[in-house]
Amino acid sequence: MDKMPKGSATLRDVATAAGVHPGTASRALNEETRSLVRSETVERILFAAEQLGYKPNLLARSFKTRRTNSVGIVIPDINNPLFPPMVRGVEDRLFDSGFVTLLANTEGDPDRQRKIFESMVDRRVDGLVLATASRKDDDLAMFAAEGIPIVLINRVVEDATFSSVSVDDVVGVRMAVDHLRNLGHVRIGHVAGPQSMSTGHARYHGFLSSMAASGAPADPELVAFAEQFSVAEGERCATALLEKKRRPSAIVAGNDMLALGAVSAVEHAGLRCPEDVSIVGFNDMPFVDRLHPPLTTVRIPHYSIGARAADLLVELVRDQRGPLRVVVLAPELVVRQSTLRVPAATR
Amino acid sequence: MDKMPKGSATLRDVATAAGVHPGTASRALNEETRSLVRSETVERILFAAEQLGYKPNLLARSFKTRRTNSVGIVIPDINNPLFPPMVRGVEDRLFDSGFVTLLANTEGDPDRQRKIFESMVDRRVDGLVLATASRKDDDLAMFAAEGIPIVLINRVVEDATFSSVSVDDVVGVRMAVDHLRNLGHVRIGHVAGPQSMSTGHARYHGFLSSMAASGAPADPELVAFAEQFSVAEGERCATALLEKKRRPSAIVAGNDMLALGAVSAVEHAGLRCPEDVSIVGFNDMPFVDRLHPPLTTVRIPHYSIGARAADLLVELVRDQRGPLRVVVLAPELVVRQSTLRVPAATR
DNA sequence: CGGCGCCGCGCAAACGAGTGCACCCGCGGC
DNA sequence: GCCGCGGGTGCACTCGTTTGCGCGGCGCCG
Repeated sequence: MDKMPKGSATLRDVATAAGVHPGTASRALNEETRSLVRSETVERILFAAEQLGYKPNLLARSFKTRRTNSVGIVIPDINNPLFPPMVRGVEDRLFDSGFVTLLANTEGDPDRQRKIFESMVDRRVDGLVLATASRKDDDLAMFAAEGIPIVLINRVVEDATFSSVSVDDVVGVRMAVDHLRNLGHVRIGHVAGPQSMSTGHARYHGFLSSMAASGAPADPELVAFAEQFSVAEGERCATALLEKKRRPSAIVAGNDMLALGAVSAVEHAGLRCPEDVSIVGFNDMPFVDRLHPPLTTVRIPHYSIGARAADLLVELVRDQRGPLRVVVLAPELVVRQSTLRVPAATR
Repeated sequence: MDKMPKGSATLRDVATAAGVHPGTASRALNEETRSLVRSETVERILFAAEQLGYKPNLLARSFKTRRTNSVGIVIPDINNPLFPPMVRGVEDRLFDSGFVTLLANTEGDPDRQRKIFESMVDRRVDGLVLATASRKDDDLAMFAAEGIPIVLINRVVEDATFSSVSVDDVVGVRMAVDHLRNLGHVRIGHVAGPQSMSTGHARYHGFLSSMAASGAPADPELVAFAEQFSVAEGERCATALLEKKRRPSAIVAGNDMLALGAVSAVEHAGLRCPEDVSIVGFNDMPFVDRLHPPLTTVRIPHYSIGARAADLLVELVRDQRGPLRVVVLAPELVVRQSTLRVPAATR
């Protein structure tokens, strides 16, 4: 009875099989328009569809409806352990909502980012999750112009003109410096992340204000600026700090990558972490608890960030023109073994 | 002069602007058919296209040509540090070839995997890169049936019925056991990965044969089988091994995750790695060099695996019915600090 | 000088689904 | 008994691009 479906059954096929017009079949198969068709015929059509193993051609549908049920997620580099959990969060949620996820890495290259953006809009993604925003990002205007829903994660833009989900960077670093203060540290250094990104910027200023608020203000000598969030840059900056005449007894790093570079730096300087210098990171990337030494750091809810972002995004694509929403999640200090009370002798 | 493009200029628009028929414009714009139209008119059309900022509607094109220039990459879990570099490899190459990458995580759940597969074929991806194959995987038949090009990475299926790129698991473990032998170890245990996967299977048998070939065959007491490649399972299996009356002085783990679990196990047993028991992993995941202790492991070229897979795949989608190709890359032992010569006393 | 071939291009038919509009029929109200 | 109304379907067009086909014109060769 079954006839061999070449390719697969088309809407017209089920229509003729059910003895109705393709238009009617379309309505019957589509949830929202199903009420327009007599329930009896609906059943006949559904049966025929089932029988023929009808699968709607998503390309044709997307072409007609201009909705692809796909969203892009663009990040700097999936190799950065910070991102996999976030990606996972958005992918999980999005898939459950019937969306498919296009992944792209910018590698921090503006040209490549632009090409990625173009590729995404050309493919008519329904929305985007971006983890690559600069504090001022002109390319984002492209999407605004196209009317494509966006939600930023982790980093945000300066003028809150897009929905976003991130964590409170300044309370995060405050927790870090307070922790260090409580351990008796006074000369606290900072290897700051790139100031072109909101994370690097906010954490730097958070460091400054926390220091000022907790006794002795920061020594300008003791902050170095990394060009990027990499361990190489972290090492470079940290060695610079350690070479000062009066080196810091503790360093708060702009993120975990920089922190890793910092511990390398103290080792290469013939010192030990944490005995000689304490280090605290930011992000609590996977596996930093197993590093040597296990890293004290401020934890951010990676997965939740992704998941919340996905939720916001589906909301945005469903009822277009939704309000712009910015959610800020709370960080949490997790103390491990890279920080130590400063010995009474050296105090 | 410019007229405001609502949405964007269509092919018809540039055709009328250039005073030609849409069909002609199509040919002129398309690289391969361009030779069919007089170069003079080509130029006119190109100019008009440029002028109007014409961007072809990829949805319409895909709908017509049945090619989406998209490929799916499905992996167990992007959180496993093994995969980001591979994903990166395929994404890089694919993007350069004009493809976009759909990412999906199966989480090892067959139901979810099936849904992902369906989603992918429904979206008419041009090809797939799969890192989730079981040794016998029936779901893969779905793609074979649909005629969708596939290349397997890392894991392969038993009957080499798909193109794949992987590493030589048995020479990998042989390097591991030879290394251990050279350090004087004789009681060498193995926490084996899941036997349903080619990696777990091949490494286990590689362990057996290498042991036999290098002196004393493996003691069946000293191998435990993990249900999955996780640190929890690694810890469970390793503690089981350590509880034997005559515990092993070294353990080769099915992969780095299991190895991490194993070092936890020796620590929880009140022993030390590597002083009391040496451990060697497999994969050389990112950051295992910074772990405590830095892990001796056999390195596989993650990025290259992804990149080669991508190359194979574009080759497959370009000239359909290409030959099935299986490439096997060479592993490499990297010795760090989780392995140590067994002290003469205990030898 | 006539016919054949080829080049360049227009024409129109797809691809598969969604959707405004019109039509038909049955029923209820006046 | 007639008119109106509305639920249920059919009809045809649309989305934007690709592509087979055919036609007109020009050049070349016989």
